[in-house]
Amino acid sequence: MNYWLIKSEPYVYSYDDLTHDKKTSWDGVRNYAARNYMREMKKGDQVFFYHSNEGKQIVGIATISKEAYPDPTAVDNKGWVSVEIKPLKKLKKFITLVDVRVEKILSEMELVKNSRLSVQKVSSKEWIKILKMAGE
DNA sequence: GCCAACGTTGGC
DNA sequence: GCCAACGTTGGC
Repeated sequence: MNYWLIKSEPYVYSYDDLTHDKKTSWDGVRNYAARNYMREMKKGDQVFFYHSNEGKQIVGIATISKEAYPDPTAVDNKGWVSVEIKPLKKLKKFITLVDVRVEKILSEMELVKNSRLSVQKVSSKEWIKILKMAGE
């Protein structure tokens, strides 16, 4: 199983919105690195849900419920894809960007190194560490 | 194929 | 609201 992190601005689509909707199609991604990660996602993979701009923290975990399929919102043919995600659980304690920055093991995360990438890969070591920090 | 110009993201 | 970082576009 692989671990991932996706970012969303909470006033556009928050983790609570996902909880309310029960599932959502993660579409509209227009970045090749992000697209390639989305193509690698397998059903059952777990995903940290990060709120960018407002909050700047990991607030919950989602799971991949449908693997990559052509993004219905794409108007060109550059191979953009969507995945479907479902909420798994909200974290007991949210993990802020500052929390990630000060933790040595997490300092190599794309969240720190390439903050603009909206879909990121998380190593199992990083995943476990963040869960522990979140009291899970 | 290079690179300047431009647009977007996201932290501050 | 500002601006640095990054990705994309398009002229040459």
